Amino acid sequence: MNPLDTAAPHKRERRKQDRPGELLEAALDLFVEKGYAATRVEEVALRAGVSKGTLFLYFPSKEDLFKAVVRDNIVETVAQGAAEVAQFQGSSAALIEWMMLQWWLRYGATKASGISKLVMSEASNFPELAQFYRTEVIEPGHDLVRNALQRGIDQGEFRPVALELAVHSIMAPLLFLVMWKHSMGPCCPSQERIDPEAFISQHAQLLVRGLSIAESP
Amino acid sequence: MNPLDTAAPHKRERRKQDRPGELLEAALDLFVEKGYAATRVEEVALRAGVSKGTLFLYFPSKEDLFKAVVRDNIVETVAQGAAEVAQFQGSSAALIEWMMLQWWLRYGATKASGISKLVMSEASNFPELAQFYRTEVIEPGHDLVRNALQRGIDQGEFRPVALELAVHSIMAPLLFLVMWKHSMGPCCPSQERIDPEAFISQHAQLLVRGLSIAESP
Amino acid sequence: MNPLDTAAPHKRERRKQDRPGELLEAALDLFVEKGYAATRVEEVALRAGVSKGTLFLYFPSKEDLFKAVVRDNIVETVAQGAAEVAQFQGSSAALIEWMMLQWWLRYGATKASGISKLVMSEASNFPELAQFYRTEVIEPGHDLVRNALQRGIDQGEFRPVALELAVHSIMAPLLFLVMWKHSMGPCCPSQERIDPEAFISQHAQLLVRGLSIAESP
Amino acid sequence: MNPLDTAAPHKRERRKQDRPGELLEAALDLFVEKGYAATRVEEVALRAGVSKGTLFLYFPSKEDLFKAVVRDNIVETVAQGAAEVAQFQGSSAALIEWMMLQWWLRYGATKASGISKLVMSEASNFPELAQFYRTEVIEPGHDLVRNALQRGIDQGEFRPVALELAVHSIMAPLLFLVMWKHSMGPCCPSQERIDPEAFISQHAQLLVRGLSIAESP
DNA sequence: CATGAATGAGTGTTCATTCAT
DNA sequence: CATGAATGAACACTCATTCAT
Repeated sequence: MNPLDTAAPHKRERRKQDRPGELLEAALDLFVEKGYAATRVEEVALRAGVSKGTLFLYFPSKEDLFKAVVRDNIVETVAQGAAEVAQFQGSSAALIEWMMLQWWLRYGATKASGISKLVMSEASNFPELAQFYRTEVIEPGHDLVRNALQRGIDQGEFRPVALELAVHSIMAPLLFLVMWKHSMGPCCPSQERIDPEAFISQHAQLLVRGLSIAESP
Repeated sequence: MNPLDTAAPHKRERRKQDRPGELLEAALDLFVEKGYAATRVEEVALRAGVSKGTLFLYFPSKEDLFKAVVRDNIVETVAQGAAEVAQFQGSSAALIEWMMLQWWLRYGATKASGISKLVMSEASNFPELAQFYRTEVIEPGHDLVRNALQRGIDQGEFRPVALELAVHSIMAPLLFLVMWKHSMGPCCPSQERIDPEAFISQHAQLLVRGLSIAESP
Repeated sequence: MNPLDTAAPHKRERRKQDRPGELLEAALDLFVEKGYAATRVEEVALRAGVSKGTLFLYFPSKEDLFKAVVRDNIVETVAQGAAEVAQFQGSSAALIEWMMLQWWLRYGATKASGISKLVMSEASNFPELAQFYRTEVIEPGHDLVRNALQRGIDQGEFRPVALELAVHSIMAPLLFLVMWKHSMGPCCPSQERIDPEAFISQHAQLLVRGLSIAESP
Repeated sequence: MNPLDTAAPHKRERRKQDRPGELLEAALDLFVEKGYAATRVEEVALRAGVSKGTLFLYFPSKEDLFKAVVRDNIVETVAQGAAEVAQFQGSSAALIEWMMLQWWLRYGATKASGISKLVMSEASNFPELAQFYRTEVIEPGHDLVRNALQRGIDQGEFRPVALELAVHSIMAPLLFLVMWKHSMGPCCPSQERIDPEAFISQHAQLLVRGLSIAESP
């Protein structure tokens, strides 16, 4: 009946332990691609190579699946990032640019970034989730950025700007990129597509220049 | 039967002719707040003070209603903006800041900006609409910004940066603000809310400083 | 598309006001016949001559439909009965027999008595309903019977037996008849069927004789 | 089969042979409490301490389990009862009261009486079972009672009433008690609970008095 | 034109049943 | 034999859409 799978070894080889992961991956893809409501649970199950009923063995409801997708992709990248930032040796200007690029490479460019689009799109339908996302993802990220800016100011590298706003000057383009990538991006003629790394690089340089005390190009 | 709304001034004023407009307005609110799928047409009709059946008299389907909402709110602010920009007298730095602020005040801060959130959220389910939105809204807006930047370069005010990327440095924070306002914003504790105008102002100054050839504030 | 109805006059003739009643009647039949779980809402709707969706226009859920069926059939027969009992002129012995027979004729023999079977069968799945049934149906009924017995005792007709238990001696056979009618009854070969009225009559006479002070056959 | 119920001392004792019995016992409890449909086979298995799959090793389907539960609990108490009745020495009046009380103590008060509730509740969904129950349980029981009544008539103790109806006057309260115990009983405030033995005793005395030829207690 | 009762295709969820291990 | 992961048919419920009035 079912084994039209392309490359399934033995069907029981892939064990219970793998199922949640496979389902979460399939769900992430579909939720990001089509939105929460337009994604049917059966589709998710089928893409994960199981039947509809099996999905409910692992996630008690569609909503729980959704929440799990979000939670699952809230990698501790942030925590890891904090450690690396602490060890960073170069100038604060370089740190800012490095952080932005790393954020993009490690999160923005990955499938997981679809989560951000998803959460922003569905925030009002899942307020708890939005809250969770803010405290678990956004706040820690902001802390990292704020510290980097503070470092620059403390070291006499940056002017004492309004810190909280400057944080947004750094994060906004990144989140915008993610939104764009998962929404308008695919509709864009290839020549008009934004080159994320180039954009981040130039944006970082503009900001850093704008933040810097003295001129030295 | 005939809408005895809470605070409608002139009953007879609100009549047939306005129906589509009232429906579109109600639909905009709800689509923006809850997304396309989570919005029920009956809710839209009720908020517009008509019955469900009446809605289908003006819009043959929910999808058509959605498209009409988007098309209807694509104001020609851009066209008007172009004229004003052409007449702008001050420095290009001032122009950039002025443009960003105006964009926010005239669009970002209004309900119409919900369209941007809507289109980004639902782009993958309505690719044609996304396309339409890009050519009708985004491109013209980008043109305006690009011209302003070009003006600054031509006048020796700005360094010759990658123009297309710089456009995004200007637009990204604005679009981010709009997304934020319509998604995470309402979930945010009031003290952590972003002050849009302050943010735009500082961001514009940082960018302009970053773009400028020499230092002389 | 649908009008394969056998004898529907004009389809809109049967108006909204009739729907709840028709649905409740259909639901009573099916719930009694097959039990709560085995009854599909679509079946109920179809038997009432409407579509599945229509049912949910009037009852928000299957459970609510069930509760409505029970409540709807809790006729105020009891209240009415109380009045008639108060006016009863004959002996208490005659009153007891008359009450039992009336209970049967007005309730036990009607379709509504299926409710009793239903409630007893599903009591543990719908505790609130069981409670409701006890206070609204059983208790008032018991009060009536208790009063009749007390009257007999007060008037020197009956011996002073344990009142509460005697009430059950009167009610138990009635409720048993109802249960039987809606469960084993239909499976019974016709010759073995219980004749309710004859049974009630003889049972009442036996009880009354048993209750009476003196002998007078 | 051998009852190592609730607090099984020797683990190894509880083994293969007992499986069906434990399953039947668990199933009886649950079927009686929640009805056939509302009982999940997994629950039954869990309560019996085995896995869902194991249940199907012993009973090919839920329906078969149900039938087995009913058949299994059709104890031959009746056969045994018949013997005791035959040896009964006292008056027929005493015999009637004794039989009712014994029926209650040996069957009505035990878990097995749940079967009666079950069969009555589900009779219309399992007509064959209802039939089976009638011929195997009800008829023999009725025979016993009928014989006792006939004995009383033959011995000049009772008046020649309609025998078949009198049988129901005796059985109805017993079956009612059983239904009540398994349905409304648990919902009843404790003070309103029926005391079965007191009720049976008084009911038997009322009936016997009603049946008796002369008065002389 | 406007209504709102009616529809029915579509979706989330449950649960008896199977079967590879 | 026992397990429990997997299945899929079945059902409650929703909601865009229609249409008689």
